[in-house]
Amino acid sequence: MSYWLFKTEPGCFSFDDLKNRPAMTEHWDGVRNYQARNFLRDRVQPGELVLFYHSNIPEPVVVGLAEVVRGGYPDFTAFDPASEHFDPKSSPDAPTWFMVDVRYVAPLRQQVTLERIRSNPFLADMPLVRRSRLSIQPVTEEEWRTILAMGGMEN
DNA sequence: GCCAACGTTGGC
DNA sequence: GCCAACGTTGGC
Repeated sequence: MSYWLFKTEPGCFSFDDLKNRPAMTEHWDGVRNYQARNFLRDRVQPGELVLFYHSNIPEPVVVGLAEVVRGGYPDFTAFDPASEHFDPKSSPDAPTWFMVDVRYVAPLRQQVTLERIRSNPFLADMPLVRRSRLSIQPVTEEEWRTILAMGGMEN
């Protein structure tokens, strides 16, 4: 079992948007970075938990928890010329891009800002802190526990 | 809005 | 296969 952190710009898709979906599930589509693709295709498994992170806003923040409900499968938005994520090099026979499905779980009792994450020495090795742009990031068990505790979610 | 970091593209 | 140019991400 791994833990994950998924980034999203809330103006594009937010944690509340996930909550407000009828089934509280969402295709995590549109990832067009090979390192992130490899995680989605090979590593992200149903039942694994995700830190839902809002990026590219004045105060970037981990807002809540989600759960993977379906592991990697071809990102069909890449096949659709009308999609903004269309990629003519990807085909159903040989898909380049993959996605997973996630489900809303719960908000953190207290949101955890990037500023607080940066100032915690236990979190210094997170890609997030190392200024990685990676949008799908693995989270160690220690980092997971630390952030949940900071978010008022201990036990 | 700036710009550093860094991923991708394409000429050679 | 190198690497300069270019585009994108995302914190600030």
